Amino acid sequence: MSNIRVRYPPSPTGEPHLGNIRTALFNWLFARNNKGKFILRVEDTDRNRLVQGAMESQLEALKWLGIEWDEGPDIGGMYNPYTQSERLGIYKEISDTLIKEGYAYKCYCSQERLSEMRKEYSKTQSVVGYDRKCRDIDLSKLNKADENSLHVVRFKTPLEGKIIFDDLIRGEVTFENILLDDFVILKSDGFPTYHLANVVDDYYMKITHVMRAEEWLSSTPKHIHIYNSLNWKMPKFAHLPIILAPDKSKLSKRHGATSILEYRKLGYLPEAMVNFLAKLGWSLDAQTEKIDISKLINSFSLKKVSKSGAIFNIDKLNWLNGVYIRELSTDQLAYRLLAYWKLFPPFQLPLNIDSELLKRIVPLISSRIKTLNDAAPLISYFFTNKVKYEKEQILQKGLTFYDVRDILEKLYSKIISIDNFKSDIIETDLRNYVAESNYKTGQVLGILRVIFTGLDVAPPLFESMEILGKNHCVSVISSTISDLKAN
RNA sequence: GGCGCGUUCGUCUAGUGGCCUAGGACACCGCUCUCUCAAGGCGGAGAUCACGGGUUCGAAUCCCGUACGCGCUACCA
Repeated sequence: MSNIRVRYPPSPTGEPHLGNIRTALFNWLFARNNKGKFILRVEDTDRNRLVQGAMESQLEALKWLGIEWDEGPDIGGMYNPYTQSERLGIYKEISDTLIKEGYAYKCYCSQERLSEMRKEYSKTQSVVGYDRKCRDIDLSKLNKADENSLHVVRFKTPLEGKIIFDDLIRGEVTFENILLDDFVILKSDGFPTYHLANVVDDYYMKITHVMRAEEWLSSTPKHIHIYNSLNWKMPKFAHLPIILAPDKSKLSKRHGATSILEYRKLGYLPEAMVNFLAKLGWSLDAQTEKIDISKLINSFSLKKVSKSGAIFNIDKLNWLNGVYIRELSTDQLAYRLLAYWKLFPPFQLPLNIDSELLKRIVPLISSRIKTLNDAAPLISYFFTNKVKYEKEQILQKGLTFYDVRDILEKLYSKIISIDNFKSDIIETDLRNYVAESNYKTGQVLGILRVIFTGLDVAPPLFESMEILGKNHCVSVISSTISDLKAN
């Protein structure tokens, strides 16, 4: 057991975004690879954006993927509590210390003044930060009431010098202090901002590596200033590349599904999802595409994380998911489908599917589906007595309705005489018929495909017939003949 | 606008000075298999390594500049 400790701090402000979950995955893989700890922390300091049930979704997403945490809000740990809104006292205390030591100050400027100031600045200046009006207020000249009137606490950023730090992925990064704002660390409602809270918690929770999305790179010097002013040892930083939409902008709702839970609903396998996400911004070597979780854990390394953003390629996900589906055994796939349908019942199928019947069907579709969601429309014909299709669908190329009737009538007696209704026997008999007739294989089998399945593109015919059973096949043929006669 | 980060086939990537006339995968195209569709097998097309300068006997790989993209610039995270 090493003392490496990393964390994933979701905000309960919405659905678990693909990018965030990828960050969680990398942290988790890093922890497991190093025999360290993976900590879950709730960053609920923005009271305006809280969403009911959001945290449950976040936890569910991690559980679905098999990313389990060692310490967290629900299971506790050595550094309780793991929810920031329950740690307000700690932030207040640190904030007070910072003020007392001269590293921070109370700011009484109104929101209105701030936005007015920004508007003016943006016209004339390149730096659009706070103008530091309250930075040098002499608190001893204020009476107690005035001192405690509505205010925020701002960090007193040094006016000169620079911050240089070593990012584990990007190398040395430099920021000039003068370009940094006197940022807010404690809001007027008493809640900390991310900048304060994440530093304080990471310190107290003994986090050794902060791995987060690239968008945090620019605020890292702020965090470093807080560490320095408190004389705290800093964690190491690693800023991960961002997941992009096909148009290279940040992946958002208008590009389709962004919540990982939507992908569960779309029928993706968790292990395929993990594999895919891991390969988005990280690679093992020149040729490995499919990597299972244990291999992922054993081989994960920050050195192999790429620097540039990666576009989310749904085609590749579909392919990978297909690979994982094909590698499942019949029993496993049947079980997965049943579990999936229980969660998201498909309209094409009855509520209670017989698992033994399903196990006979699964081999016919496993190589034909990319997602679990693809299965239902492909096999609904096994669960209905009368299949629906357009009359023209049975008209195979080069045939008239008269031909179709002729074929079906001959097939009727052929099929009714098959005693052992097994696919290979059915196949032999039907092929014999085709060979004796003037029709083509595709024409004859095409007709049967449509009347049995209602589909132009369907699972294999002979195997389907065997499962449907002789009685069913015979009755469908005879009723089709009647229909043809009636018209 | 300022600051920061990035830039290898359409996409994900391999690549850390000579093995690169740049490898793999998805997607695409062709052939094969074949009862449809997949899956599988075989093959193809596709990147002058963003651009321009250096350094070097030699650069996708090192340095500088430019362009473009993205991020940050909130009492959001």
